[in-house]
Amino acid sequence: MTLKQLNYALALGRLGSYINVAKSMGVSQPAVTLQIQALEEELGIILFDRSTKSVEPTLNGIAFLEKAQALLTESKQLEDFAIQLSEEVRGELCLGIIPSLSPFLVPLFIDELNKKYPKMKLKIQEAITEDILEGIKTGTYHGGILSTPIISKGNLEVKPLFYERFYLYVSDKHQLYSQEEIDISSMDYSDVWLLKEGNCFMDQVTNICSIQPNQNENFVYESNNIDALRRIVEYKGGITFLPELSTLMIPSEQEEMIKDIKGKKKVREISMLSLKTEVRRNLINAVCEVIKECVPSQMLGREDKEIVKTNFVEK
Amino acid sequence: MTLKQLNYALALGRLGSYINVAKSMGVSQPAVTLQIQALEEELGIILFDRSTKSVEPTLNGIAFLEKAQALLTESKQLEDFAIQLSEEVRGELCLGIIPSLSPFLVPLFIDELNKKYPKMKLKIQEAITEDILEGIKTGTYHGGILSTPIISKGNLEVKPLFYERFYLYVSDKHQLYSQEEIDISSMDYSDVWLLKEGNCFMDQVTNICSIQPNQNENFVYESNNIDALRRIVEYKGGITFLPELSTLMIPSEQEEMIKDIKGKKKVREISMLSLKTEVRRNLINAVCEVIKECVPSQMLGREDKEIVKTNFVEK
DNA sequence: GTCATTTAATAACTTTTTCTTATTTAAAAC
DNA sequence: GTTTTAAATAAGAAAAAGTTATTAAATGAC
Repeated sequence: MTLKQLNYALALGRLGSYINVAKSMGVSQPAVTLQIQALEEELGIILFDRSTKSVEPTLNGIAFLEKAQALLTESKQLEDFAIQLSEEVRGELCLGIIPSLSPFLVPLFIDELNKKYPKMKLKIQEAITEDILEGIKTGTYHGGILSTPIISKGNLEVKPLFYERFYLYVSDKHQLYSQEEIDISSMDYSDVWLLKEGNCFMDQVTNICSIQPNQNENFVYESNNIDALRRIVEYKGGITFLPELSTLMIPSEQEEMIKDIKGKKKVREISMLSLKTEVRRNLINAVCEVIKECVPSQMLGREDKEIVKTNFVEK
Repeated sequence: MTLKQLNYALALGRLGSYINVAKSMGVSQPAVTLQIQALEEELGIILFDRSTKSVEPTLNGIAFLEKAQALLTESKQLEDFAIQLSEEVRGELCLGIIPSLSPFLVPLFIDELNKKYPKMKLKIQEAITEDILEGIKTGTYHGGILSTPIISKGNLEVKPLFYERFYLYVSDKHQLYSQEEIDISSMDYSDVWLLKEGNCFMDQVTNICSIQPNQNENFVYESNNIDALRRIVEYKGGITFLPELSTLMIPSEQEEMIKDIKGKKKVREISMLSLKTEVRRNLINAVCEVIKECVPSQMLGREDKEIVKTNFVEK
């Protein structure tokens, strides 16, 4: 019995066909067939029923695979543990990042991170706050980058990374375009383009001004993509809210369209979340450190800033 | 990382030298060296310190090996589990048997067992009651064959196998040789050869007659070997107690020396013990069944027999 | 029912891995 | 310093795992 054989058998139980297992493992189909045959031969039990087209685990197979899964999970944990012992910044790290941040933050630090820690394999997935928290708890993600503070029951470690201002992006055809700073209370909300509901950036925007989403517009565009809203403002006119990082990548021709919000600087707090028990602490710390290096330094401090609340409460 | 590598590494941690690991695994010394090198290479940590002659695990090595041991134990349990699922009488079974029984019982059934269940690998170890019970609880033995009833706190399954009479073996030079049945109370205890103290057969003998061991003899021979006592009786004279099974193998020339004890047939109860949770139940049942087949049929019933108590109480 | 399609099993062969023997190196014992 | 013992290394042999090509069997369309 080898770990490789168990791995193939588990995959066959999940995927239900030899050919798919072969594809997912990057080997040929007979390789899988032979290994599973060898395993059944050695164990003396039939794990899979091939009488029909779809390969199904037998009753014995189901019972065996359940325990085999536990063994394989433990073997993965042992490898992780060895990486911890080596005290190197090495191994795989899966992070979830909110969509209003990810397209601007990731390009900013990914190259530097890779240069500094070439042995770290970072997997980034865009997801909304709720799914990130769920993922952290189920082990899908080792950590998440999102807007805080949030109310959560979990045993979570929260590390603030930076504070990101809110800006307005105003069409040059709009009446407010001439002003340097815009008083939100004076705004006509029907001109404002917003992100899809449930997006935390959107939630915070409604906290800044008392907008009712999709109130009385005749054209609704539901998206989590801030760049798309910017293009709509450019081509169709109107106003949208932008997070600070997104403004860094705006070409100088459009720079005039970015407007401050009148009053104390409104910011959202961006933090790294992970389980307190997470063993990949060194990897997470490395990512935090590189992000802080790559983000404009004025975003690091929280002086003269008003942190906008999130509406997030874990169900 | 493979289970084989972990196995080699664990053995190296235990045995402290590559050459001993190689011997115990039945491979050459470079095979072990290469596998351990590959493991360290893959994990990225040094597991063993070779600076000195004796190979010692590093601090990382100790931490890693501890978890690796758990993994390997689980993998063994998974293989056991597969054997259970197969419902075949197959796999390894370790039994402890008391020394007053083992040399007469084992030859009786071992051949039949092997014929009937060729896939069973039986490991038998001679040990005293106390060590057998300890071994069953620590997992060294999957079961034990010993004299019951015993008082034990453990969660033990007790299966009576047969009832074995006590006989006397009397030298032809002894005054009692002429009698067919011997009244124990009339015996001179200074003529009696006994087994080592702590042996359960011996304990039961002292329950039958009120002998005080090593009372006033001028020659003491401490042994757990009943055959040795028999030879002493033959060459030097005197009397010894014999369990029934040992009398089956006595040649006809000495048959006359075997004497019944006067009164109701005194027997010891021989049982198979195992943890109630033991997964190798089918193997244990197979052994019980074969033993019952191989033992003379008159030993199976308990009618007209007086079961002699053991003194055993678990500490 | 026949035929086309899909997938698993088998066969023959290749590559990779693991192990072996022989030898070198290094540490401990004398 | 010499001998002894054990680990590391090198090179080749054996075993294991993988490959392609082909066959067999099952499903679905007609």
